[in-house]
Amino acid sequence: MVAKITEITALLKSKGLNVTEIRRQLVALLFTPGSALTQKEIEEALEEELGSVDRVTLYRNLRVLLEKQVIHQIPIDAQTVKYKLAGVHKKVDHPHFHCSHCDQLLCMPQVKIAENMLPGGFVIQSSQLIIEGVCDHCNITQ
Amino acid sequence: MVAKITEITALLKSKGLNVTEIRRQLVALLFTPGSALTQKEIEEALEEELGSVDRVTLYRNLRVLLEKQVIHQIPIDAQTVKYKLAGVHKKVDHPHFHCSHCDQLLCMPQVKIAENMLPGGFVIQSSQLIIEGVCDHCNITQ
DNA sequence: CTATTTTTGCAACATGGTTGCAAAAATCAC
DNA sequence: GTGATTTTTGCAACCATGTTGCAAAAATAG
Ligand SMILES: [Mn+2]
Ligand SMILES: [Mn+2]
Ligand SMILES: [Zn+2]
Ligand SMILES: [Zn+2]
Repeated sequence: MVAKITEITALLKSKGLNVTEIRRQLVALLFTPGSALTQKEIEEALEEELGSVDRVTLYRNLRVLLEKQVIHQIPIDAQTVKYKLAGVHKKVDHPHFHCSHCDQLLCMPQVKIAENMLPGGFVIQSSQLIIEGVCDHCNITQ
Repeated sequence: MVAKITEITALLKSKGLNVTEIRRQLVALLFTPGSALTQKEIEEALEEELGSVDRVTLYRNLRVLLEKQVIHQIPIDAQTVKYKLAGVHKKVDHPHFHCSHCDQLLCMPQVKIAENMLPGGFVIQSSQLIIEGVCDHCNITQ
């Protein structure tokens, strides 16, 4: 975990963001591949690290990290939005796989939708695909 | 619009739901193919029809209609959920096309995702795909 | 029409989004 | 480093929406 501090600081600075404790911790939380958290989960995790977190400060930091595209927002279902560190993907929007067993959220840029099945006259601008299922790791262990 | 009353009443009764004014109006609102509304849009539309709508009553009716699967909920993006009359689709979850020009939301059960591109070991349970773009009608008229 | 069941409307409380503002922290210029 | 400047934080406050309980009103069954 210690080694990541440099990486996180570099990431923040590369986006022109000042480095503050909450930003460091927030990004650190999401740094693990597959990690994606709801705002409440973030809040609870930060409480443990920092004692207490002001929800407005968290809210504003989530927004600034979204703007700078350090993180992205993924609507898992109608009542759940998860935040995830934005990887270096070619396309802004790409499919995600959500494991219903371990709650990991993985980027699946390789999964394509069959756009050719769209009726004539329809033009696609972007798309958003969430695949719900069981990940490879959970399939083995469980 | 008049002809629909019988249809709507029948739909509600077929689900074992009593027919009340707000339910009739609510379903009527969503009856047009392609129509999908946010809770606020529903509230505003019902205000016009009924003068005023109690938000708790609307909330509870949305829930009961969801439970009975008369309507379904579609997360368009991280901050928008739309309600749409549940059509008679084979699969519970199927892709939807959202027109960014006219705001119509169309069911696209024929669009498939290339599940074979999932890495080995991953098992799919369900999926949720929103395609954002311009619909055939808007492409011609615009 | 009357009795029973369901639904509505309203008060009340919870949670999350959002803004303004002054204090605190971070960064910049010497 | 010190002090000035800019950014960020913490807090109060307000609003929208989710959620429940409860009595009045409406719908349904007989
Ligand atoms: Mn991703
Ligand atoms: Mn549909
Ligand atoms: Zn898993
Ligand atoms: Zn359109």
